[in-house]
Amino acid sequence: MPGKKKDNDDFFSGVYEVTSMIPYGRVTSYGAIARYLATGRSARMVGWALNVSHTRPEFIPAHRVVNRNGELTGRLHFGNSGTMQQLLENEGIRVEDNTVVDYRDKFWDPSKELR
DNA sequence: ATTCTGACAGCAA
DNA sequence: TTTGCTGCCAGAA
Repeated sequence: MPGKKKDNDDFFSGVYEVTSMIPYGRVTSYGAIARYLATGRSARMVGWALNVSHTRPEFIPAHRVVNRNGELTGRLHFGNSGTMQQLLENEGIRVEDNTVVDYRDKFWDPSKELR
């Protein structure tokens, strides 16, 4: 019987795919990705997927994914220091108080932009 | 097997 | 407007 336990990996792959498609200097939210994957409100799963994204061989710009508030809630998972903020600022995104400045302007909606 | 937590978000009061 | 609870799915204890 083909495929069974790895069925949900499709969701993970989708998260990685969308995350990798986030343009340079742009950010998106967990909910936006969840919505694009038609997973509804399972935004927490997106975070879980990104949590294990570091186990993936490919580079996942998870630093471009923040919560709906534009806050870098996952910064602690990047390392001990402000690695996430460093990466974002390196792309021209200004971060202030763990929050993306002009988040609304930098926001990239996969459901809308990526279509 | 049951319970709690987690890179969130929506809705009720 | 802010605060708090609930829903979502999966994994660890």
